[in-house]
Amino acid sequence: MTPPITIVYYEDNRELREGISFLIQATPGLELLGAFPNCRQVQDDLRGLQPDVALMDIDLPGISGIDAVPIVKAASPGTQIMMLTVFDDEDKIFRAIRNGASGYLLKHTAPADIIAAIFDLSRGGSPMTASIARKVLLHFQQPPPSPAAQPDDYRLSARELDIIKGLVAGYSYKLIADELHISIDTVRSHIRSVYDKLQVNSKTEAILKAMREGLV
Amino acid sequence: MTPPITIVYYEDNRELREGISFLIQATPGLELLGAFPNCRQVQDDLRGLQPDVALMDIDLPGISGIDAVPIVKAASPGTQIMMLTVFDDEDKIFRAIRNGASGYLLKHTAPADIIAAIFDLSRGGSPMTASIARKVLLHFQQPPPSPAAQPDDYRLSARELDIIKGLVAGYSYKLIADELHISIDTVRSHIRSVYDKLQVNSKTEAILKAMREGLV
DNA sequence: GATGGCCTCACATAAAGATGTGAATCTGCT
DNA sequence: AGCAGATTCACATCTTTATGTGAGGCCATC
Repeated sequence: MTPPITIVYYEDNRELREGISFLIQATPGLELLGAFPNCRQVQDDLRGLQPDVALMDIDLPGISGIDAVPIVKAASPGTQIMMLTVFDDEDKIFRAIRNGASGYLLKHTAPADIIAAIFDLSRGGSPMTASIARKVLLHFQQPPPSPAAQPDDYRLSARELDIIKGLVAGYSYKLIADELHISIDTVRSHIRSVYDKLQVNSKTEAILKAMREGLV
Repeated sequence: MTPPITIVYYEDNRELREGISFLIQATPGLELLGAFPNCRQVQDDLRGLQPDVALMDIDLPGISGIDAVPIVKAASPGTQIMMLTVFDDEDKIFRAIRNGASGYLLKHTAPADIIAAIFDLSRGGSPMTASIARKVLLHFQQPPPSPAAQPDDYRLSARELDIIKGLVAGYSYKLIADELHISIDTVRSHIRSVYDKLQVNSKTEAILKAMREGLV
């Protein structure tokens, strides 16, 4: 017999709270340790109960569910947190995630799926409603769009890339020359070409440009 | 009547391919335009078919599903891509996401959930298996831990910060002096202090360190 | 009221970088 | 064969940085 997954639940809407509570209690393998309408006692609750899972509504009166997340994590580090919300507000999602929430469901999720999500969560997964997952993924695709829409190709040669890498690494001309087994005058010469191509005229500008444009 | 969601499917395992294909064809509202065992023709396929959804196995012979993602996106920008895989290999997941995949399911997902995921996907969601979503979330939680564990406080004074900002902006000593209405010797003096505190001994190192440590 | 950090400035020298000019070798492409 | 670009090197000159040394005024803490 595996021990049941212990749960605490924060939700201000009484109807919803009682509905989900009943659902949890009716599910074998889940054990509801407490269901609360607000987060006023959240620190004490968690410290005492040490549940496996905390279900948190986002928009709670007083301390919001988001602000409660770090408190929960501090009071009971082993607890996995799942946020429940009606709105898929981007800002709130990311604040909750950064604070340490692991799951994220919209409240319109079917009861059976909520239960499945609780099991997923305690198994180390991060159940997410698809629309929320999309927002998360978009933030990953944001950095790389640069290669997609890359207007700037400075057509640096292989050797010129070696040199700019050296600069970005913080090396002096002399060090770069040693590293590449060429003379310092050759390094100068390449650097001249790099400056031409990057349209800059100092080491600093070249380094900054190379870093910002991801040339290295 | 809404038009059906059109689908192409790449999967080298014949049994699985035929199973899922049958499932899709049996589902009202879904239309399978093609199921292929490899990506050899992916560009032509997509250009011609312009499906709403592409299901891609990750480990395909020849061109991998990951490498196919950008090709799909280029040939048919409107197509939403869902990756299917047996392994939740972190590296592959992120490569696929960065390439532009929108959904990510493990193959052990129940058939009914795969179908549901296709609908989610075409509605603009990003269905993800919970274990994969967790890996994605962890990457979001990674950045913030740094401010928590911030061992380095270089205790730069206000003026020293002005100077390092100038350096990071790419200014020469002279420009910084003009900007701050102080003499170039004063700038030198401050820079000396900055170098001491940052434990560096060149403008380049100082700039790199300041950028990497987020001092600016 | 003394000590220490911060901000300011000056003068001096040595090292590093920027720029001009010129040139030889090698490669790939026309 | 010839041209373009990449790579290599040299010499010269000027500017920018790095570093040493010293110093006066301000402000806060002890």
